[in-house]
Amino acid sequence: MQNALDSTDAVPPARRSGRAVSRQVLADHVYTELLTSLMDGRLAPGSVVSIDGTARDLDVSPTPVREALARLEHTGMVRRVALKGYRVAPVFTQEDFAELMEARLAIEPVNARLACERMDQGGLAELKQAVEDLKSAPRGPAFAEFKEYLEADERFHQLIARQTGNQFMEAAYSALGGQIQRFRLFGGVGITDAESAIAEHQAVLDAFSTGDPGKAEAAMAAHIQQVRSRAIAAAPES
Amino acid sequence: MQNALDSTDAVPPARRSGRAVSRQVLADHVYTELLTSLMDGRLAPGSVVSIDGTARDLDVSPTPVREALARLEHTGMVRRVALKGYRVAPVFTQEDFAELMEARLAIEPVNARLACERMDQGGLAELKQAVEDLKSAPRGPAFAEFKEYLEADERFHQLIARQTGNQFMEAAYSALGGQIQRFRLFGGVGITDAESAIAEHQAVLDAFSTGDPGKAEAAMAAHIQQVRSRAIAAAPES
DNA sequence: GCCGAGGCAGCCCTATAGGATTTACACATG
DNA sequence: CATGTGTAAATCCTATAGGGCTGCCTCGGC
Repeated sequence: MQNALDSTDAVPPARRSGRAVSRQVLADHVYTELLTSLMDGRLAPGSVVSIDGTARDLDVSPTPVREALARLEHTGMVRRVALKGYRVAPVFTQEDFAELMEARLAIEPVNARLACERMDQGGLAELKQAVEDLKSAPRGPAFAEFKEYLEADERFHQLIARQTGNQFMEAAYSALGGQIQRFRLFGGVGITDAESAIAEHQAVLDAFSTGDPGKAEAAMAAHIQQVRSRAIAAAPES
Repeated sequence: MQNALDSTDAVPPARRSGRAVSRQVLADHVYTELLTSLMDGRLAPGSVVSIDGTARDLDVSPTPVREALARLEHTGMVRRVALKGYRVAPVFTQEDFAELMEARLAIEPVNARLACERMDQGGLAELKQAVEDLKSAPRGPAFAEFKEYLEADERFHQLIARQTGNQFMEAAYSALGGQIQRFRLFGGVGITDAESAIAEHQAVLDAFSTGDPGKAEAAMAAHIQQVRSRAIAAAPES
């Protein structure tokens, strides 16, 4: 059931008549379309992603869809079974969550330290903006009401990864980032912890402002550990 | 120039007559074929990987090749320019090397600690075997003579990543592993440091044998730092 | 001898067709 | 009523065709 993809009037001008205005290939468009659908929650975990089906929904041929799904598989967002097709990765178990947090604890504090060492004024301003967006974002119960909140949260961590100036650390975080976002959506706990989370992000930002890499590393580690504690405390079932 | 792919009598039986014996799809076969070609050095950095060309060489249609390359792109082994095609990622610069080592120092010692905590007897035996293979592998000047050496080296680190029991840490290392292997091949320094490297691997193994996670972590960190030092010392040009 | 235009081959990209396989459902039988 | 079987639809997988673009080579003109 992923018919919600806006297939009816997104790209139709041109393309039929030979040349699309977009300089990017169709597979890229399909990729981002599928990615946002995954992040939005329109594609629930465990549901199948039919190649022909999405091709029809997006009004393209199966070939670009196949290429986009091949890339998505490598991110862990979808799983493929040979001759059976693709399906969205299953829901997070408690073990998965524990492993994810362990990995975040290994990577993100290091990112914070490196980023703090090399951060420039522009980067700091972007980080500050992300925290401001986090504070001002609406936090209602419906998805549309906390979408911006999640987006700002993700952007904050992603900015730090980018500011490391290390392409491999950034890639390592990106591989996790999608899973983190997926957990934020389907982890069970909503955003009941906004107050604490905002305070922790502010603390990380303050640590960056001091320019002390050690403080930044410690603040990030504390943040992640507290996220873990809260999620475990609010665990819906065993 | 990747005609060295053994296209002439690798898969030809069956397939033309409907059903291949291999239960895996053609794209998987193309993927592993390209991967080994990249690791072997048959595909030099910077060279183009034509979709139609490899399709002809492997005697398949371009569609599976396209799917395999899409996956490969996400590993950083090949780069894609829209409407221009794929080419093998360029050679390592000194900056790339520094970043790679920084990332390894962030990830692999943690892997060693986690693996040491959870390692069982079977895992330890596999690790021991890898070190033995490293010692007994031939170390001649030609590629075929130190292929096994590189393979054992890579296997050692990969085993530790797997023994963490953490799918995300394993994925994070895998993303790096390919680049590490690529560097071993094209980094400029051959395997002139085999004596020291073997001793360090043995030290890591000994640390694992004691069962002390802290020692394992320290031994791994020391190993990577020394690899970095040796590579910098033997840097061919600025 | 030098330079620019035209043609040609190769490539990427997407669409479409067809074979093979799995799955679901209806139906008959013990 | 339960179970096995056969058919049909859906799906995946691969191959082939054609459009559009880029780069190179050749050839004619200056």
